[in-house]
Amino acid sequence: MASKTIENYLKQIYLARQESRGKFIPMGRLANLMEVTPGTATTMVKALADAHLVGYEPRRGVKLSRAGEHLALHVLRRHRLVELLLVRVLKLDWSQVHEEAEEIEHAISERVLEAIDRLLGRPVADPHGDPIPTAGGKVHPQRFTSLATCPLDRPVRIVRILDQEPNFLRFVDQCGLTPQAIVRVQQRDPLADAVRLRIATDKSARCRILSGGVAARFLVRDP
Amino acid sequence: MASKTIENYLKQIYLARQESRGKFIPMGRLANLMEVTPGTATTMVKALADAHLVGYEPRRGVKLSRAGEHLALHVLRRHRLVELLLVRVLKLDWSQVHEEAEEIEHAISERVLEAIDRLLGRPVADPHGDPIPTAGGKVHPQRFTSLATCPLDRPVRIVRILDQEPNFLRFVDQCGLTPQAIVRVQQRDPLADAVRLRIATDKSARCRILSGGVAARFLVRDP
DNA sequence: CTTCCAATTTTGACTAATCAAAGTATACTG
DNA sequence: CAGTATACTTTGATTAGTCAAAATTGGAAG
Ligand SMILES: [Mn+2]
Ligand SMILES: [Mn+2]
Ligand SMILES: [Mn+2]
Ligand SMILES: [Mn+2]
Repeated sequence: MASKTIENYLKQIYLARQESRGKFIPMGRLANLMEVTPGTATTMVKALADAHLVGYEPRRGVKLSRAGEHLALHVLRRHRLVELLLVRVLKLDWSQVHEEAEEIEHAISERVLEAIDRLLGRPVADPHGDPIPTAGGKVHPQRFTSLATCPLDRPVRIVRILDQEPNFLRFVDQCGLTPQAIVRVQQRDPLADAVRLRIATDKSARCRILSGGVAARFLVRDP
Repeated sequence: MASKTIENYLKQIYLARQESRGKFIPMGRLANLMEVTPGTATTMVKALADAHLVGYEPRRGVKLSRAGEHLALHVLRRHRLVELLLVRVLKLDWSQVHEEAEEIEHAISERVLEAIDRLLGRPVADPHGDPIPTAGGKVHPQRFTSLATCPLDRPVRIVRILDQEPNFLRFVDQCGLTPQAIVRVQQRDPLADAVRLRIATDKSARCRILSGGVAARFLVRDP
Protein backbone atom coordinates (compact mmCIF):
# COMPACT_ATOMS: atom_id res chain seq x y z
CA MET A 1 0.00 0.00 0.00
CA ALA A 2 1.17 3.49 -0.81
CA SER A 3 1.84 5.60 2.28
CA LYS A 4 -0.17 8.68 3.13
CA THR A 5 2.79 10.78 2.04
CA ILE A 6 3.00 9.11 -1.34
CA GLU A 7 -0.75 9.47 -1.85
CA ASN A 8 -0.52 13.18 -1.10
CA TYR A 9 2.38 13.75 -3.50
CA LEU A 10 0.62 11.92 -6.32
CA LYS A 11 -2.64 13.76 -5.76
CA GLN A 12 -0.85 17.09 -5.71
CA ILE A 13 1.03 16.31 -8.92
CA TYR A 14 -2.24 15.32 -10.55
CA LEU A 15 -4.03 18.49 -9.47
CA ALA A 16 -1.12 20.73 -10.44
CA ARG A 17 -1.07 19.35 -13.95
CA GLN A 18 -4.78 20.10 -14.33
CA GLU A 19 -4.23 23.83 -14.16
CA SER A 20 -0.90 24.40 -15.86
CA ARG A 21 -1.45 22.24 -18.94
CA GLY A 22 2.32 21.72 -19.44
CA LYS A 23 3.30 18.10 -19.02
CA PHE A 24 5.96 18.54 -16.34
CA ILE A 25 5.47 20.05 -12.88
CA PRO A 26 8.63 21.87 -11.76
CA MET A 27 10.08 20.85 -8.41
CA GLY A 28 9.68 24.28 -6.87
CA ARG A 29 5.96 24.25 -7.57
CA LEU A 30 5.52 20.79 -6.11
CA ALA A 31 7.57 21.70 -3.04
CA ASN A 32 5.29 24.67 -2.49
CA LEU A 33 2.12 22.65 -2.84
CA MET A 34 3.41 20.00 -0.46
CA GLU A 35 4.77 22.59 1.94
CA VAL A 36 8.21 20.99 2.07
CA THR A 37 11.66 22.29 1.09
CA PRO A 38 12.74 21.84 -2.54
CA GLY A 39 15.32 19.25 -1.52
CA THR A 40 12.67 17.13 0.11
CA ALA A 41 10.52 17.22 -3.00
CA THR A 42 13.44 16.20 -5.19
CA THR A 43 14.32 13.28 -2.92
CA MET A 44 10.72 12.13 -2.73
CA VAL A 45 10.14 12.40 -6.47
CA LYS A 46 13.21 10.29 -7.17
CA ALA A 47 11.77 7.63 -4.88
CA LEU A 48 8.43 7.84 -6.69
CA ALA A 49 10.26 7.47 -9.99
CA ASP A 50 12.02 4.34 -8.71
CA ALA A 51 8.56 2.96 -7.90
CA HIS A 52 7.44 3.78 -11.46
CA LEU A 53 4.73 6.09 -10.18
CA VAL A 54 6.12 9.18 -11.91
CA GLY A 55 8.49 10.20 -14.65
CA TYR A 56 11.22 12.54 -13.48
CA GLU A 57 13.61 14.59 -15.58
CA PRO A 58 16.20 16.54 -13.58
CA ARG A 59 15.66 20.28 -13.86
CA ARG A 60 12.54 19.79 -15.98
CA GLY A 61 10.16 18.35 -13.45
CA VAL A 62 7.84 15.48 -12.73
CA LYS A 63 4.74 13.96 -14.30
CA LEU A 64 2.57 11.02 -13.36
CA SER A 65 3.00 7.63 -14.97
CA ARG A 66 -0.05 5.59 -15.88
CA ALA A 67 0.16 3.80 -12.52
CA GLY A 68 0.70 7.06 -10.64
CA GLU A 69 -2.29 8.72 -12.26
CA HIS A 70 -4.40 5.71 -11.47
CA LEU A 71 -3.46 5.90 -7.82
CA ALA A 72 -3.96 9.67 -7.75
CA LEU A 73 -7.46 9.27 -9.13
CA HIS A 74 -8.30 6.74 -6.46
CA VAL A 75 -7.17 9.12 -3.76
CA LEU A 76 -9.20 11.88 -5.36
CA ARG A 77 -12.23 9.62 -5.49
CA ARG A 78 -11.90 8.87 -1.79
CA HIS A 79 -11.39 12.55 -1.01
CA ARG A 80 -14.44 13.74 -2.85
CA LEU A 81 -16.79 10.99 -1.73
CA VAL A 82 -15.74 11.66 1.86
CA GLU A 83 -16.40 15.39 1.40
CA LEU A 84 -19.88 14.64 0.16
CA LEU A 85 -20.57 12.23 3.02
CA LEU A 86 -19.49 14.86 5.52
CA VAL A 87 -21.82 17.46 3.98
CA ARG A 88 -24.85 15.36 3.12
CA VAL A 89 -24.93 12.86 5.96
CA LEU A 90 -23.00 14.44 8.81
CA LYS A 91 -24.19 17.96 7.97
CA LEU A 92 -20.79 19.56 8.21
CA ASP A 93 -20.28 22.98 6.72
CA TRP A 94 -18.94 22.71 3.17
CA SER A 95 -16.23 25.24 3.99
CA GLN A 96 -14.61 22.77 6.38
CA VAL A 97 -14.89 19.42 4.68
CA HIS A 98 -11.84 19.77 2.47
CA GLU A 99 -9.45 19.83 5.42
CA GLU A 100 -11.26 16.97 7.12
CA ALA A 101 -11.23 14.83 3.99
CA GLU A 102 -7.51 15.49 3.60
CA GLU A 103 -6.91 13.07 6.49
CA ILE A 104 -9.81 10.66 6.13
CA GLU A 105 -8.99 9.97 2.46
CA HIS A 106 -6.00 7.91 3.61
CA ALA A 107 -7.87 5.86 6.18
CA ILE A 108 -10.78 4.26 4.34
CA SER A 109 -10.79 0.92 2.60
CA GLU A 110 -12.34 -0.06 -0.70
CA ARG A 111 -15.21 -1.60 1.26
CA VAL A 112 -16.03 1.60 3.11
CA LEU A 113 -15.63 3.63 -0.05
CA GLU A 114 -18.11 1.44 -1.87
CA ALA A 115 -20.56 1.77 1.03
CA ILE A 116 -20.30 5.56 0.91
CA ASP A 117 -20.78 5.58 -2.85
CA ARG A 118 -23.87 3.38 -2.51
CA LEU A 119 -25.36 5.43 0.33
CA LEU A 120 -24.93 8.65 -1.63
CA GLY A 121 -26.42 7.16 -4.79
CA ARG A 122 -23.32 7.09 -7.03
CA PRO A 123 -22.81 10.84 -7.09
CA VAL A 124 -20.78 12.43 -9.89
CA ALA A 125 -19.65 15.61 -8.12
CA ASP A 126 -18.57 16.66 -4.63
CA PRO A 127 -19.94 19.62 -2.64
CA HIS A 128 -17.72 22.04 -4.58
CA GLY A 129 -18.78 20.62 -7.91
CA ASP A 130 -15.46 18.81 -8.39
CA PRO A 131 -16.05 15.66 -10.43
CA ILE A 132 -15.74 12.32 -8.62
CA PRO A 133 -13.59 9.82 -10.54
CA THR A 134 -15.25 6.46 -11.12
CA ALA A 135 -14.07 3.30 -9.38
CA GLY A 136 -12.32 2.49 -12.67
CA GLY A 137 -10.40 5.76 -12.56
CA LYS A 138 -12.22 7.79 -15.21
CA VAL A 139 -13.11 11.46 -14.87
CA HIS A 140 -15.74 12.93 -17.15
CA PRO A 141 -13.93 15.81 -18.82
CA GLN A 142 -15.78 19.01 -18.01
CA ARG A 143 -15.64 21.85 -20.50
CA PHE A 144 -17.22 24.71 -18.66
CA THR A 145 -16.89 28.43 -19.02
CA SER A 146 -16.57 30.64 -15.94
CA LEU A 147 -18.13 33.82 -14.68
CA ALA A 148 -15.10 35.56 -16.18
CA THR A 149 -15.83 34.32 -19.70
CA CYS A 150 -19.50 33.35 -20.06
CA PRO A 151 -21.85 35.40 -22.25
CA LEU A 152 -23.38 38.55 -20.77
CA ASP A 153 -27.00 38.95 -19.76
CA ARG A 154 -27.85 35.30 -19.99
CA PRO A 155 -28.72 33.15 -17.00
CA VAL A 156 -26.12 30.49 -16.20
CA ARG A 157 -25.89 27.83 -13.50
CA ILE A 158 -22.90 27.68 -11.19
CA VAL A 159 -21.58 24.13 -11.26
CA ARG A 160 -18.15 24.24 -9.67
CA ILE A 161 -15.97 26.34 -7.38
CA LEU A 162 -12.24 26.12 -8.00
CA ASP A 163 -11.11 26.98 -4.48
CA GLN A 164 -11.14 25.09 -1.20
CA GLU A 165 -10.16 27.92 1.12
CA PRO A 166 -12.63 27.98 4.06
CA ASN A 167 -12.91 31.77 4.25
CA PHE A 168 -13.54 32.05 0.56
CA LEU A 169 -16.16 29.29 0.69
CA ARG A 170 -17.94 30.98 3.58
CA PHE A 171 -18.04 34.14 1.50
CA VAL A 172 -19.41 32.18 -1.44
CA ASP A 173 -22.11 30.74 0.81
CA GLN A 174 -23.00 34.18 2.11
CA CYS A 175 -23.45 35.53 -1.40
CA GLY A 176 -25.51 32.56 -2.52
CA LEU A 177 -22.99 31.77 -5.23
CA THR A 178 -22.99 28.05 -4.39
CA PRO A 179 -23.27 25.28 -6.99
CA GLN A 180 -26.76 25.09 -8.54
CA ALA A 181 -27.32 28.84 -8.12
CA ILE A 182 -28.49 30.67 -11.23
CA VAL A 183 -26.77 33.96 -11.96
CA ARG A 184 -26.54 36.46 -14.77
CA VAL A 185 -23.42 38.45 -15.57
CA GLN A 186 -24.49 41.98 -16.32
CA GLN A 187 -21.26 43.70 -17.17
CA ARG A 188 -17.52 43.24 -17.40
CA ASP A 189 -15.05 46.06 -17.11
CA PRO A 190 -11.66 44.78 -18.26
CA LEU A 191 -9.80 47.90 -17.20
CA ALA A 192 -11.20 47.88 -13.68
CA ASP A 193 -10.93 44.06 -13.74
CA ALA A 194 -14.51 43.94 -12.46
CA VAL A 195 -17.42 41.58 -13.11
CA ARG A 196 -20.92 42.69 -12.12
CA LEU A 197 -23.58 40.01 -11.72
CA ARG A 198 -27.00 39.33 -10.25
CA ILE A 199 -28.13 36.21 -8.47
CA ALA A 200 -31.45 35.03 -9.89
CA THR A 201 -32.68 33.51 -6.67
CA ASP A 202 -31.91 36.70 -4.76
CA LYS A 203 -35.24 38.58 -4.67
CA SER A 204 -33.62 41.77 -3.40
CA ALA A 205 -32.15 42.24 -6.86
CA ARG A 206 -28.80 43.21 -5.42
CA CYS A 207 -25.70 43.06 -7.60
CA ARG A 208 -22.35 41.65 -6.76
CA ILE A 209 -19.00 42.88 -8.05
CA LEU A 210 -16.19 40.34 -8.31
CA SER A 211 -12.68 40.75 -9.65
CA GLY A 212 -11.84 38.87 -12.82
CA GLY A 213 -9.63 36.48 -10.87
CA VAL A 214 -12.38 35.62 -8.42
CA ALA A 215 -15.00 35.33 -11.17
CA ALA A 216 -12.79 32.82 -12.96
CA ARG A 217 -13.07 30.49 -9.96
CA PHE A 218 -16.79 29.96 -10.65
CA LEU A 219 -17.44 27.48 -13.43
CA VAL A 220 -20.85 27.73 -15.06
CA ARG A 221 -23.02 26.16 -17.76
CA ASP A 222 -26.42 26.74 -19.30
CA PRO A 223 -29.11 26.24 -16.68
CA MET B 1 -0.90 15.78 18.32
CA ALA B 2 -0.10 12.23 19.27
CA SER B 3 0.93 10.06 16.34
CA LYS B 4 -1.14 7.13 15.18
CA THR B 5 1.46 4.83 16.71
CA ILE B 6 1.24 6.50 20.10
CA GLU B 7 -2.55 6.40 20.01
CA ASN B 8 -2.47 2.68 19.28
CA TYR B 9 -0.03 1.93 22.12
CA LEU B 10 -2.09 3.90 24.63
CA LYS B 11 -5.33 2.29 23.55
CA GLN B 12 -3.79 -1.17 23.76
CA ILE B 13 -2.40 -0.51 27.23
CA TYR B 14 -5.81 0.70 28.34
CA LEU B 15 -7.60 -2.35 26.98
CA ALA B 16 -5.03 -4.78 28.37
CA ARG B 17 -5.44 -3.39 31.87
CA GLN B 18 -9.20 -3.91 31.66
CA GLU B 19 -8.84 -7.67 31.56
CA SER B 20 -5.85 -8.43 33.71
CA ARG B 21 -6.79 -6.23 36.68
CA GLY B 22 -3.14 -5.94 37.80
CA LYS B 23 -1.85 -2.41 37.58
CA PHE B 24 1.15 -3.02 35.31
CA ILE B 25 1.10 -4.52 31.82
CA PRO B 26 4.26 -6.55 31.17
CA MET B 27 6.26 -5.64 28.08
CA GLY B 28 5.90 -9.05 26.49
CA ARG B 29 2.12 -8.78 26.60
CA LEU B 30 2.16 -5.30 25.11
CA ALA B 31 4.60 -6.35 22.39
CA ASN B 32 2.23 -9.16 21.47
CA LEU B 33 -0.82 -6.93 21.33
CA MET B 34 1.03 -4.38 19.20
CA GLU B 35 2.56 -7.08 17.02
CA VAL B 36 6.08 -5.73 17.47
CA THR B 37 9.22 -7.26 18.95
CA PRO B 38 9.73 -6.87 22.71
CA GLY B 39 12.63 -4.47 22.15
CA THR B 40 10.42 -2.17 20.13
CA ALA B 41 7.81 -2.09 22.86
CA THR B 42 10.42 -1.27 25.50
CA THR B 43 11.83 1.57 23.41
CA MET B 44 8.41 2.98 22.67
CA VAL B 45 7.23 2.76 26.25
CA LYS B 46 10.30 4.62 27.45
CA ALA B 47 9.43 7.39 24.98
CA LEU B 48 5.84 7.43 26.23
CA ALA B 49 7.15 7.67 29.79
CA ASP B 50 9.30 10.67 28.84
CA ALA B 51 6.12 12.29 27.49
CA HIS B 52 4.39 11.56 30.83
CA LEU B 53 1.76 9.44 29.12
CA VAL B 54 2.63 6.26 31.02
CA GLY B 55 4.50 5.12 34.09
CA TYR B 56 7.20 2.56 33.34
CA GLU B 57 9.10 0.34 35.75
CA PRO B 58 11.80 -1.81 34.17
CA ARG B 59 10.93 -5.50 34.33
CA ARG B 60 7.58 -4.74 35.97
CA GLY B 61 5.74 -3.15 33.11
CA VAL B 62 3.78 -0.12 32.07
CA LYS B 63 0.57 1.62 33.15
CA LEU B 64 -1.22 4.70 31.88
CA SER B 65 -0.82 8.07 33.57
CA ARG B 66 -3.81 10.32 34.01
CA ALA B 67 -2.97 12.06 30.71
CA GLY B 68 -2.37 8.76 28.93
CA GLU B 69 -5.69 7.32 30.06
CA HIS B 70 -7.46 10.46 28.94
CA LEU B 71 -5.97 10.17 25.50
CA ALA B 72 -6.68 6.43 25.33
CA LEU B 73 -10.33 7.06 26.14
CA HIS B 74 -10.56 9.64 23.39
CA VAL B 75 -9.18 7.17 20.88
CA LEU B 76 -11.61 4.54 22.14
CA ARG B 77 -14.49 6.99 21.80
CA ARG B 78 -13.51 7.69 18.20
CA HIS B 79 -13.12 3.98 17.49
CA ARG B 80 -16.50 2.99 18.84
CA LEU B 81 -18.47 5.88 17.37
CA VAL B 82 -16.90 5.11 14.00
CA GLU B 83 -17.85 1.44 14.33
CA LEU B 84 -21.44 2.40 15.00
CA LEU B 85 -21.51 4.83 12.08
CA LEU B 86 -20.23 2.12 9.77
CA VAL B 87 -22.92 -0.30 10.91
CA ARG B 88 -25.90 1.99 11.30
CA VAL B 89 -25.38 4.46 8.48
CA LEU B 90 -23.14 2.75 5.96
CA LYS B 91 -24.65 -0.69 6.60
CA LEU B 92 -21.36 -2.49 6.88
CA ASP B 93 -21.32 -5.94 8.41
CA TRP B 94 -20.53 -5.71 12.12
CA SER B 95 -17.90 -8.41 11.74
CA GLN B 96 -15.76 -6.06 9.64
CA VAL B 97 -16.10 -2.70 11.30
CA HIS B 98 -13.47 -3.21 13.96
CA GLU B 99 -10.66 -3.43 11.42
CA GLU B 100 -11.99 -0.47 9.47
CA ALA B 101 -12.32 1.68 12.58
CA GLU B 102 -8.76 0.78 13.54
CA GLU B 103 -7.57 3.15 10.80
CA ILE B 104 -10.33 5.74 10.74
CA GLU B 105 -10.07 6.39 14.48
CA HIS B 106 -6.79 8.25 13.82
CA ALA B 107 -8.11 10.41 11.00
CA ILE B 108 -11.16 12.19 12.35
CA SER B 109 -11.23 15.53 14.09
CA GLU B 110 -13.23 16.61 17.11
CA ARG B 111 -15.64 18.31 14.73
CA VAL B 112 -16.36 15.17 12.75
CA LEU B 113 -16.60 13.12 15.93
CA GLU B 114 -19.20 15.48 17.35
CA ALA B 115 -21.17 15.29 14.09
CA ILE B 116 -21.17 11.49 14.23
CA ASP B 117 -22.24 11.52 17.87
CA ARG B 118 -25.09 13.90 17.05
CA LEU B 119 -26.23 11.93 14.01
CA LEU B 120 -26.33 8.69 16.01
CA GLY B 121 -28.20 10.28 18.90
CA ARG B 122 -25.49 10.19 21.59
CA PRO B 123 -25.24 6.40 21.71
CA VAL B 124 -23.79 4.70 24.78
CA ALA B 125 -22.60 1.46 23.20
CA ASP B 126 -21.03 0.33 19.93
CA PRO B 127 -22.24 -2.56 17.73
CA HIS B 128 -20.51 -5.10 19.98
CA GLY B 129 -22.01 -3.60 23.13
CA ASP B 130 -18.70 -2.00 24.13
CA PRO B 131 -19.41 1.20 26.05
CA ILE B 132 -18.61 4.51 24.34
CA PRO B 133 -16.64 6.89 26.58
CA THR B 134 -18.17 10.34 26.91
CA ALA B 135 -16.52 13.41 25.40
CA GLY B 136 -15.28 14.14 28.91
CA GLY B 137 -13.57 10.77 29.09
CA LYS B 138 -15.90 8.86 31.41
CA VAL B 139 -16.96 5.24 30.92
CA HIS B 140 -19.98 3.92 32.76
CA PRO B 141 -18.67 0.92 34.69
CA GLN B 142 -20.55 -2.16 33.57
CA ARG B 143 -21.00 -5.00 36.04
CA PHE B 144 -22.41 -7.78 33.93
CA THR B 145 -22.34 -11.52 34.30
CA SER B 146 -21.67 -13.75 31.33
CA LEU B 147 -23.21 -16.84 29.82
CA ALA B 148 -20.54 -18.73 31.75
CA THR B 149 -21.74 -17.45 35.12
CA CYS B 150 -25.37 -16.28 34.91
CA PRO B 151 -28.14 -18.20 36.68
CA LEU B 152 -29.61 -21.27 34.96
CA ASP B 153 -33.03 -21.47 33.37
CA ARG B 154 -33.67 -17.76 33.49
CA PRO B 155 -33.93 -15.56 30.42
CA VAL B 156 -31.09 -13.06 30.06
CA ARG B 157 -30.31 -10.42 27.47
CA ILE B 158 -26.99 -10.42 25.66
CA VAL B 159 -25.48 -6.95 25.97
CA ARG B 160 -21.86 -7.25 24.92
CA ILE B 161 -19.47 -9.49 22.99
CA LEU B 162 -15.87 -9.47 24.19
CA ASP B 163 -14.27 -10.41 20.89
CA GLN B 164 -13.65 -8.52 17.65
CA GLU B 165 -12.49 -11.42 15.51
CA PRO B 166 -14.46 -11.36 12.21
CA ASN B 167 -14.91 -15.13 11.95
CA PHE B 168 -16.14 -15.35 15.50
CA LEU B 169 -18.53 -12.44 14.97
CA ARG B 170 -19.92 -14.03 11.84
CA PHE B 171 -20.55 -17.19 13.83
CA VAL B 172 -22.26 -15.13 16.53
CA ASP B 173 -24.47 -13.56 13.90
CA GLN B 174 -25.34 -16.92 12.43
CA CYS B 175 -26.44 -18.26 15.81
CA GLY B 176 -28.46 -15.18 16.63
CA LEU B 177 -26.37 -14.51 19.72
CA THR B 178 -26.01 -10.81 18.93
CA PRO B 179 -26.55 -8.01 21.46
CA GLN B 180 -30.22 -7.63 22.47
CA ALA B 181 -30.92 -11.33 21.91
CA ILE B 182 -32.67 -13.10 24.79
CA VAL B 183 -31.28 -16.48 25.75
CA ARG B 184 -31.64 -19.00 28.55
CA VAL B 185 -28.81 -21.16 29.82
CA GLN B 186 -30.19 -24.63 30.35
CA GLN B 187 -27.24 -26.51 31.68
CA ARG B 188 -23.56 -26.27 32.50
CA ASP B 189 -21.24 -29.23 32.59
CA PRO B 190 -18.02 -28.13 34.28
CA LEU B 191 -16.18 -31.34 33.51
CA ALA B 192 -16.96 -31.26 29.81
CA ASP B 193 -16.52 -27.46 29.94
CA ALA B 194 -19.83 -27.14 28.10
CA VAL B 195 -22.67 -24.63 28.32
CA ARG B 196 -26.04 -25.52 26.78
CA LEU B 197 -28.43 -22.71 25.99
CA ARG B 198 -31.55 -21.83 24.02
CA ILE B 199 -32.18 -18.67 22.09
CA ALA B 200 -35.61 -17.29 22.96
CA THR B 201 -36.22 -15.72 19.60
CA ASP B 202 -35.35 -18.94 17.81
CA LYS B 203 -38.72 -20.66 17.19
CA SER B 204 -37.08 -23.93 16.17
CA ALA B 205 -36.24 -24.48 19.83
CA ARG B 206 -32.75 -25.62 18.92
CA CYS B 207 -30.04 -25.65 21.55
CA ARG B 208 -26.49 -24.43 21.27
CA ILE B 209 -23.49 -25.82 23.04
CA LEU B 210 -20.61 -23.47 23.77
CA SER B 211 -17.40 -24.07 25.65
CA GLY B 212 -16.96 -22.22 28.92
CA GLY B 213 -14.36 -19.95 27.37
CA VAL B 214 -16.62 -18.97 24.51
CA ALA B 215 -19.63 -18.52 26.82
CA ALA B 216 -17.60 -16.13 28.95
CA ARG B 217 -17.26 -13.80 25.97
CA PHE B 218 -21.00 -13.06 26.07
CA LEU B 219 -21.94 -10.53 28.74
CA VAL B 220 -25.59 -10.59 29.78
CA ARG B 221 -28.05 -8.89 32.11
CA ASP B 222 -31.69 -9.27 33.12
CA PRO B 223 -33.87 -8.66 30.08
C1' DC C 1 31.12 35.14 -25.02
C1' DT C 2 31.23 35.96 -20.06
C1' DT C 3 28.74 36.80 -15.77
C1' DC C 4 25.40 36.04 -12.65
C1' DC C 5 20.95 34.34 -10.71
C1' DA C 6 17.32 31.62 -9.53
C1' DA C 7 15.90 27.05 -9.49
C1' DT C 8 17.35 22.73 -8.48
C1' DT C 9 20.14 19.00 -6.67
C1' DT C 10 23.30 17.15 -3.33
C1' DT C 11 25.05 16.36 1.18
C1' DG C 12 24.86 15.58 5.97
C1' DA C 13 22.05 15.32 9.78
C1' DC C 14 17.85 14.39 12.38
C1' DT C 15 13.32 12.04 14.24
C1' DA C 16 10.03 8.26 14.55
C1' DA C 17 9.41 3.57 14.35
C1' DT C 18 10.98 -0.66 13.66
C1' DC C 19 13.93 -5.42 13.83
C1' DA C 20 17.69 -8.87 14.92
C1' DA C 21 20.66 -10.34 17.95
C1' DA C 22 23.39 -9.94 22.01
C1' DG C 23 23.43 -9.05 26.93
C1' DT C 24 21.15 -9.05 31.59
C1' DA C 25 18.11 -9.85 35.37
C1' DT C 26 14.48 -12.35 37.59
C1' DA C 27 12.20 -16.46 38.77
C1' DC C 28 11.92 -21.31 38.86
C1' DT C 29 13.85 -25.88 39.77
C1' DG C 30 16.21 -29.21 41.61
C1' DC D 1 21.89 -22.19 47.00
C1' DA D 2 23.50 -22.89 42.26
C1' DG D 3 22.02 -23.42 37.54
C1' DT D 4 19.12 -22.49 34.03
C1' DA D 5 15.14 -20.81 31.49
C1' DT D 6 12.36 -16.96 30.45
C1' DA D 7 11.36 -12.33 30.08
C1' DC D 8 13.21 -8.16 29.39
C1' DT D 9 16.58 -4.54 27.93
C1' DT D 10 20.35 -2.85 25.15
C1' DT D 11 22.79 -2.22 21.03
C1' DG D 12 23.44 -1.45 16.27
C1' DA D 13 21.26 -1.07 12.01
C1' DT D 14 17.37 0.10 8.76
C1' DT D 15 13.58 2.73 6.41
C1' DA D 16 10.58 6.79 5.56
C1' DG D 17 10.34 11.44 5.60
C1' DT D 18 12.11 15.64 6.59
C1' DC D 19 15.34 20.22 6.89
C1' DA D 20 19.45 23.37 6.40
C1' DA D 21 22.92 24.64 3.87
C1' DA D 22 26.34 23.97 0.31
C1' DA D 23 27.10 22.83 -4.59
C1' DT D 24 25.55 22.88 -9.28
C1' DT D 25 23.44 24.23 -13.56
C1' DG D 26 20.92 26.22 -17.39
C1' DG D 27 19.71 30.12 -19.13
C1' DA D 28 19.00 35.43 -19.11
C1' DA D 29 21.40 39.71 -19.50
C1' DG D 30 24.79 42.28 -20.63
MN1 LIG E 1 -4.36 13.97 2.25
MN1 LIG F 1 -13.92 19.28 -3.12
MN1 LIG G 1 -5.76 2.14 15.38
MN1 LIG H 1 -16.38 -2.61 19.13
